[in-house]
Amino acid sequence: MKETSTADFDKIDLKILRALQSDGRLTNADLAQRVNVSAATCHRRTQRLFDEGYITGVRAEVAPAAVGLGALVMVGVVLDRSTPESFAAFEGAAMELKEVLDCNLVAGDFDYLLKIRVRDMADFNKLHGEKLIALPGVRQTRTFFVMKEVKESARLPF
Amino acid sequence: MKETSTADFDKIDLKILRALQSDGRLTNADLAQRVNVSAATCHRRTQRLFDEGYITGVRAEVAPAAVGLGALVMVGVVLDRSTPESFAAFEGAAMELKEVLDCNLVAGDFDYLLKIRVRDMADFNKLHGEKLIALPGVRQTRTFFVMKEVKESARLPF
DNA sequence: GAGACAATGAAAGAAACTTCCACAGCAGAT
DNA sequence: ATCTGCTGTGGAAGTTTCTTTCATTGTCTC
Repeated sequence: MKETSTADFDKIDLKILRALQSDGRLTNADLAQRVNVSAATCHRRTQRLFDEGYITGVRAEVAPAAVGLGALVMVGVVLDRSTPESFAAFEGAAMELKEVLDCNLVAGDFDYLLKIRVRDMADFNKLHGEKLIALPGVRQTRTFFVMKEVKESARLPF
Repeated sequence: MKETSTADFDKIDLKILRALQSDGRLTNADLAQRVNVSAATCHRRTQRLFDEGYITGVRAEVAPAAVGLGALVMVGVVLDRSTPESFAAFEGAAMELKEVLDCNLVAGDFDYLLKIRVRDMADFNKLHGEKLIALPGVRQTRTFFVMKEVKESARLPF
């Protein structure tokens, strides 16, 4: 199981992955043409990429501001204790918070780094005071308000 | 221009946005059924959401490990000077680095927070030594290796 | 070469897309 | 109250696309 190295994709598979990463709603016919292969083959290839889990999903990206989520905030979290139970409890609770878009266990000055979307600063203050610092085992948080989203969710560079 | 508040969506629009956020490849027919509206209406609504920019794109999510990008790293960056030129130069250069998936200007201990994907630690070391610290105006960087991706790119909570 | 195997493209019935059209609901003016 | 314009709706129909089947091609091994 070589998880960290490229799976056995040929040039066609890679082209399909790249094309669908750019436009997930490409029709099979268009995709086939772009990849220089018949529709039938393209269909089979694409199906395989989905079935075998190389494509984990296709999502429409909704403009955050349009749905009242204009504010992006990063939060570093330090826990009280570094026990497996402590980590598990925090992770479980963080999973439940819908405002938490990403949650990563990291090595460095923090235990976790969270990416959070809310309507505005007032909303974040409320979330911070009522929910974040109340998450299990939280000793300290450090907030980084995002003032400008320079680059956001770029495509995977492969 | 009320950028931070919810645009004028009715319940149907919101349902469409949510459905496509979960599965961007839903056929118009399925979407129409799920939203309880005729195919024609659903098609028109969806088209509008794309045309008016409320859906900024539809992307297939490719399993990072499958394409040799198993390592995720967050990097905090502090610049030498806080001049507009300095920021612009850094942002321009960061945009060019394909390994940099996200780049955000933040308020707090750092000037920028970067999200980076590479094959492994060795790859990151190379990137860090050859490219990151060479970005224009960088005084200091702080690296956070992600040891566990607890939650990744969750859907927008609206 | 011969045989086994995997992958391919053409074809065709089924499904979906996308446009056109007539109609319903609603607001404002008369 | 009625008219009028406007917006949004669903049915229908022609066109496109999907998805399966099948015969064929190319490759590898012996």
